[in-house]
Amino acid sequence: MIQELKESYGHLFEQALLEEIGRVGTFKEVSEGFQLMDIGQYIKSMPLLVSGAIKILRDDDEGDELLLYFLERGDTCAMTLTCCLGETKSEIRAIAETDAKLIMVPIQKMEEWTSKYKSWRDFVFKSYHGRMMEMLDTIDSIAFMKMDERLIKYLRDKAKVSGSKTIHTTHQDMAYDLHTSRVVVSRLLKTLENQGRVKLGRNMIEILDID
Amino acid sequence: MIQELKESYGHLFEQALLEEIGRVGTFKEVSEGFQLMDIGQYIKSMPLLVSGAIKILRDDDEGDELLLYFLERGDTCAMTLTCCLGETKSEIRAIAETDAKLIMVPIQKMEEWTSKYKSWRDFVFKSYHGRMMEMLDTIDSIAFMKMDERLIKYLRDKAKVSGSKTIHTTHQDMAYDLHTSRVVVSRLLKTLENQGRVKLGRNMIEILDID
DNA sequence: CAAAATCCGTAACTAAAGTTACATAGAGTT
DNA sequence: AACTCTATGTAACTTTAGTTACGGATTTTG
Repeated sequence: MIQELKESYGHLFEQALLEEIGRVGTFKEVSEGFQLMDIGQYIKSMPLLVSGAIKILRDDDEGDELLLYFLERGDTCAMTLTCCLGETKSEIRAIAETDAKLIMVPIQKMEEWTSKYKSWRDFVFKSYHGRMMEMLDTIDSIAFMKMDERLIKYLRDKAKVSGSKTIHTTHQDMAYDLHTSRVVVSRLLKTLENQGRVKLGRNMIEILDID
Repeated sequence: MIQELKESYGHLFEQALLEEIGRVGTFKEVSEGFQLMDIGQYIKSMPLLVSGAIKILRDDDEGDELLLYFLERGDTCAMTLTCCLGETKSEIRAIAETDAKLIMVPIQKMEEWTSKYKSWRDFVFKSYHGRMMEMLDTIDSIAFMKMDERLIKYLRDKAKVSGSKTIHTTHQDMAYDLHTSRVVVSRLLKTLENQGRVKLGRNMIEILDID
């Protein structure tokens, strides 16, 4: 764990903090599709993402869902951060987008480290800021962009976090993330294929040119 | 200023911090419609809202805009908070929704107070959390609700921050906030009027029953 | 292998929202 | 009053997206 910790967070945290994290943190390895957090669930520890990607979803009461953003190496879940103030329930759902490695830190340490380590404070603020920016980006997408553009952005993001031009997923799952219907996704993808911008297969989309 | 400060923030901040704010803060009074912040502008001070309401808007490059949320007494602008880490430009626009009173605190103090006062840290975290929740709420609205419901929510929010059941504005301005067209707003408002839920007049909407 | 399940393609239709166009109504000005 | 703004009402039309329905292809399972 110390090894992974240093690789992803060595440049961010001071030595003493790294050692503390090493002492109180627990290492966690999850496979693609694993649900790390559900809406309404209480948060007891804070995840520091070491490798892989996590997708953060918003659900409403009627089973509708929407992808908010992806977390990558060096990121943490901003929702968790607010738990040091009162016991708050999660407002989001988190699913491993790829196989992922995390270090889980008990939230009791949050308050302590915030006053003790400047690097921790900076990290927390930077995380908040980062997540705010991603939320704004999400708002831009759903407010200002049409579904075809949103789909392209989604493909780009997904390719980025997986580190591959070939995406393995179904049209239905993409429809869930984009909060639209499977038929609409198929329709738009087919248009992209006809334009020579993607190549479609079963459970597979190969990105050719979507810039 | 000390008076207003104590009324709005007395229960939040410890005495020493209140005194510091009193020393370095400047009092600012703005009228309805005043633009406090524009996109791309650098942020030099952090506003603590004492009275009135501020509306926070997101704009895209093509002149489209969207209301994100309102700030009320005791709130601060979360975007400003991130300025202590690197000189970041504003991502949002802020307009006084009503006449408002604010205390402006130079951002240099941010870092200092964050390590010095626990109450300040808590306030900052709570602000971030609050704004995150409002962003989620905004996302819920635009992703999951139809325009008629969004309009009703908008009327409710607007009535709440102004403290009046009668809203003074034009259909066009509402259309800007909701990122739709004037015609659509007029159409939906007329439907609400026919249902006896609002009463319409020139530059005026009286809320009768929108729960 | 046969059956069942999953995934994708596509047409036809519906619903919601955006657009264009024009009429009318009130408020303020000269 | 005549004129000019600005705000609103409404019809007609277009676009985008959501829905229903069904057929065919591929994979999985018994």
